[in-house]
Amino acid sequence: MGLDKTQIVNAAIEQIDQRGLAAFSMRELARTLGVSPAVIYWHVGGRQEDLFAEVSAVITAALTDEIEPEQSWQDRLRSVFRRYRYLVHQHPKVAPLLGAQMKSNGVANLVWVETVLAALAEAGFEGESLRDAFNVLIGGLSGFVTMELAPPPDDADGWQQTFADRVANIDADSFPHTHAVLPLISNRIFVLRWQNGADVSYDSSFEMLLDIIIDGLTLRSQQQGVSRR
Amino acid sequence: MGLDKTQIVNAAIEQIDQRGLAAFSMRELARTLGVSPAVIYWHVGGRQEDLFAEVSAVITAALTDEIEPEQSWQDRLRSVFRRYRYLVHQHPKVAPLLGAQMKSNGVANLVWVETVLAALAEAGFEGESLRDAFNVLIGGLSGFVTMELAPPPDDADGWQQTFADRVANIDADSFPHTHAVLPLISNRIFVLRWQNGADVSYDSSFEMLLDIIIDGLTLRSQQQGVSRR
DNA sequence: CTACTTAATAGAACACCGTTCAATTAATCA
DNA sequence: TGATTAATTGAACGGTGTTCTATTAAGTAG
Repeated sequence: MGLDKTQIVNAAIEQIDQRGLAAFSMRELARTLGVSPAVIYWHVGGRQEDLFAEVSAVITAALTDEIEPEQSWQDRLRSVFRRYRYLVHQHPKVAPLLGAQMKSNGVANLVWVETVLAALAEAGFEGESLRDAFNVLIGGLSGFVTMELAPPPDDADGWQQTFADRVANIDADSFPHTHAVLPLISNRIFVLRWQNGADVSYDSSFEMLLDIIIDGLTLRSQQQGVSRR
Repeated sequence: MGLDKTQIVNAAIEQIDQRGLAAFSMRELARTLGVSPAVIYWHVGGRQEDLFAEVSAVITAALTDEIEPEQSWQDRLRSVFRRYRYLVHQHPKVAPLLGAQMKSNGVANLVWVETVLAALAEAGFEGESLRDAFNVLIGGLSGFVTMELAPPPDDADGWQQTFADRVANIDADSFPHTHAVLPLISNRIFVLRWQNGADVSYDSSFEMLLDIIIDGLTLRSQQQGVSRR
């Protein structure tokens, strides 16, 4: 009876979702579970890192659901990364954890890795070019997907003013060799990043990057003239 | 007399370079400086985050040196991101800090942002397409560049064995619907990621991603048929 | 049902951490 | 010189991750 690992991991996810990763603590988790901190260590391993790994695994578990094998390799890759983006979107505060997971040697979801590798192998990549293609997808897309998007500041106008001040003071500051006065930033084009809210622009940019990378891989797989078998 | 901000920030960089970001602490930094912790707060601001921002700013300060305006916008983008990758490469342990910086609303180096925006504007992007192109570069490349590359494990054979075990046990574990037995991973193709050491494969993959993204942007800027002025 | 073994939990303790604050020394300027 | 400001100290507050020993609950064999 009593607590089990699943409950602990779910509680951790809920806590991170609500209060953010920075505010997470083992002791606080134990507190909300009404239990001694030692219980968490007993169930989940001797390191906070172990708990985080479980969290990553749970969230990325559904990554390869709904992948249909009869799709082209391009569409399968599209599906799997869109789904990735969707899952992260449901737990945005956990995103940095998934990013860290991805960048380290430990990959939570081996089936997902296999799915990506299989698509690339079908495209004709092999050996070092397979490694590069894999790294391009992981590095480019996962990096983007696991970004914790900062929402537009509450006081958008005030922030914009602060930003404008920073730009105005930049010459005197430390960049004497700047040609002009940063005209593009000054014209507030940069603020477009938050136009219509972060999510809209994020989705649109994500689709653009997805297209660019998959197009690029398609081109390169054909240039190699590799067996499609 | 005494300490100044520059010394503190440099000491912080040195400490992170040597012991890693996880091991960094304000108190330890004060200890190696032979000084009370409060001194750091007095010089650098009330938050650890402020110190990290300074660190990011110092490391990315040289980002736009050696950019020659007569280059094509593509080559300028190539230069600026290769330089970014080079700077991060010199302080790999600081990389997560730069990544976090990039993903938040605060961007350390405004001149760098302006340089990227200027190149994209010259390419013909404007309005929302400029925003997307900017996000594609930032999200795709910076995400890749600021990855803290995990080096090959010390005991590569042992790690490989552990990995193979994980793969072998995966069906019984939790993925009953897996078609085969993860043949690609099993064939150790995945381990290619570390073949010849992380750096070599990393550079090669980085160049591939850089080419793919800049080619993709070139294509899209032409398709729009925008004014080149 | 009882003895024994194993699974879970509690609580205190250790060694840190970031940050603040009043008091104090060092430097500067009138 | 004296007064003001710049730097620095040391102690303190309220946390943190993790470990350890002791204790209770659950399950199992006789």
